[in-house]
Amino acid sequence: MTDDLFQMSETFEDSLSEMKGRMPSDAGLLKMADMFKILSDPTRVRILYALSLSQLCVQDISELAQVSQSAVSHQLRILRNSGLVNWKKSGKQVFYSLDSDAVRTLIEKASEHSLT
Amino acid sequence: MTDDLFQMSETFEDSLSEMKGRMPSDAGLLKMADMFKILSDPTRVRILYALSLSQLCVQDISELAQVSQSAVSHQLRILRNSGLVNWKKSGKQVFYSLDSDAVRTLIEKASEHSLT
DNA sequence: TGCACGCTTGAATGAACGCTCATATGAGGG
DNA sequence: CCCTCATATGAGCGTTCATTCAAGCGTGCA
Repeated sequence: MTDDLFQMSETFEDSLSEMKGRMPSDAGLLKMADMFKILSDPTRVRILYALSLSQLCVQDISELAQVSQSAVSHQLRILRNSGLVNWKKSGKQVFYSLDSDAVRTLIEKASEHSLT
Repeated sequence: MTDDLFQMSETFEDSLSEMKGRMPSDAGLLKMADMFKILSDPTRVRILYALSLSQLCVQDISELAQVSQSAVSHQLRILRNSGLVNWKKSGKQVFYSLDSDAVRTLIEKASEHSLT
């Protein structure tokens, strides 16, 4: 805002600094953005969607998501590190599952919102 | 799945192809991922958050979001193209606002989920 | 013990992205 | 008209990121 308008300038400047105080912290913003970044890749969304249907081993995920097994593994590492999926070894296979119903709900909400 | 286990193989293969049918379309997945991609950048989230507080001109957004005016303008173009914000010219200034309450709700939901 | 299978991991590659800097557009005031 | 202010836009640049390819590792079976 320019400073050539006194009466308005004050009002707006005040509400601006007020808003500044209401802006979320950088840490919070980063966390939020990172959350969304995880969901911003079609492959990862495919994987999560598949896992929302059932617990699956890596090969099955690979087939359902139509991505090479290696690529799936890379993405699964990201999902693992972000805490969105759990995994357990069973012999030679590793079974992945969604970590919580919260994620499932999030995906559903997302599809509701973006698929309309 | 390997083909050395007959009775299980059938069951799993069947549910796999069943799941394949339940996987969302590529177009839908892309749309969903793109939606999230927009929210995956801290600067854009800052901008959207600022706009959730009030309608704002570019300079104010720049100050609230702590980003250069040019960077803000670039990001606003993306937000404009994605239909998340509206804008109207008023003299030399351009005022931006959130397109709908849906976005506002989405941001709130996101922060709820990721800030805990 | 050796080999096949399922999965992971690291390096390399190409694409996408966000920022900056410089320039352009356009409206208003002197 | 010219100059300034508010914003937009384009090129260039460094970074991030997803995929592929090749190699590594652990498990189970012959």
